Amino acid sequence: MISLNDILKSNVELPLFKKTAINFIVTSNFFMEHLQSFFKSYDISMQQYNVLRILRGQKGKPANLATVQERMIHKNSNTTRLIDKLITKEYVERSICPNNRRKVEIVITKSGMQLLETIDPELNTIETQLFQSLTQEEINTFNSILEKIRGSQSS
Amino acid sequence: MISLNDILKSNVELPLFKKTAINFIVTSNFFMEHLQSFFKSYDISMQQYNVLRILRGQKGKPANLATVQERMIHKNSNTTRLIDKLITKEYVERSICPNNRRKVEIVITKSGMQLLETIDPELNTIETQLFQSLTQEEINTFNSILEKIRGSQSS
DNA sequence: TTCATACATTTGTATATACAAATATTGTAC
DNA sequence: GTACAATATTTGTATATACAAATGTATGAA
Repeated sequence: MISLNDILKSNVELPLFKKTAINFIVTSNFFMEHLQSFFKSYDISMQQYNVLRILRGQKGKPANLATVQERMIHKNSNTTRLIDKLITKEYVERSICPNNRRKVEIVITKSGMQLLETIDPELNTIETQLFQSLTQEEINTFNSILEKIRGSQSS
Repeated sequence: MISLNDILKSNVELPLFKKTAINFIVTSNFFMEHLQSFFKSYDISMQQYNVLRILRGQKGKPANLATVQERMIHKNSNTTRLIDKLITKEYVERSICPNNRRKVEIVITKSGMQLLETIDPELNTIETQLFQSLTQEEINTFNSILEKIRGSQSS
C-alpha cells in the first residue's frame, strides 16, 4: 500500500478535509489488511470470525439468521452462504427452529469455540501492537473522535 | 450498521485496545459505506474513481498498468479488469505502448474528465459533512494519530 | 542467432459480495 | 377453512476480488 506522503506528492495543496478523508481510508485499509492476513492464517475471513464471536456471545442459546445479521459489523447481504462456509469448516451447526419452521437455529460448535480460544489472545496482541505508538490520552481522544464521526450523519 | 454501544452491550468490560479496534472498524465501515453509496449513484466503484484520479494526475501523460497499480490506495490484484470496466464506460482508453510492446498506455478520456469534474465538488461536500462535528484541533489530532498507527508496523 | 531469463499484462479459476427473486412458513381477515 | 399478506431464509445471477498460471515481449549471454 502507498503511503499518504506518496499520494499527496502529486497534489501538493490538498484541502484539509480531503487530506483527512484519504488519511482515514489509507489507514483503515492498512489496519484491515493486517487483520485479514492474520485471519487468513487460520483460513477464515474477518466476517466469519465476527459471526463466530456473535454466536459465542449467545452463550449456548441458538441464534437465528436475522439475529446474526443484525449484530454483524459489516452487514453482509448473504449471511446464509457465510454460515454455509462455517458449517463446512464444522465451526457452526444449523438446524430448523422447532417453534417456527421459517427460522433456523445456529450454534457454534466445540471446534468453533476452540478456534476462538486460539485466535483471541493472538488477536489481542496484534491489536495492541497496532496502537502501541499511541499514548493513553491519544487512544481516548481517538475513540471520541471516531464516535463523533459516526454521530455526524443521520443515516 | 450496528453502533458501538450495541456491540459493547453484550461484552461489558472490553479491554481498551479491543474497544478501540472495533470502534475503528465500525467507523471506517460507516465512512466507506457513505462514500460507496455516493459513487454508486454515478455507477462507479471507489476503486474505479481512484484510478480515474490517478490518470487525471498524469496530466495527459499516459500511465501504464504498473504505475496505476502502485499508486492505488487499495492494491487491487486485478487492475486489468478494473481498467476494462472503465473502458466499457468510455472513461479511459488503452493502447499498446509503442516503445515497449509489453506495456500498455492508459489515458483518461474527455468523458472521464467530465465525470471527475461533476463528482469532485459533491465528494468534497460529503467529506466535509463527515468531519463536520470535529473541531480544527481534533482534525489535526486525528490526522497525526492515523499517521502514528500506520507508522506502528514495519510492513 | 538462439536460448534462458526477466518483465508487463492478461487470463483462468476460485471465492466473496450485492441485490433481487423465489421458496417456504406463519399469521390474519373474511 | 381459504386466500392474502407478512416473515425468514435460500437461491439465482451479476459483479468484484484474490491468486496463480499463461501469454507475449524484451534483454543479455554464449
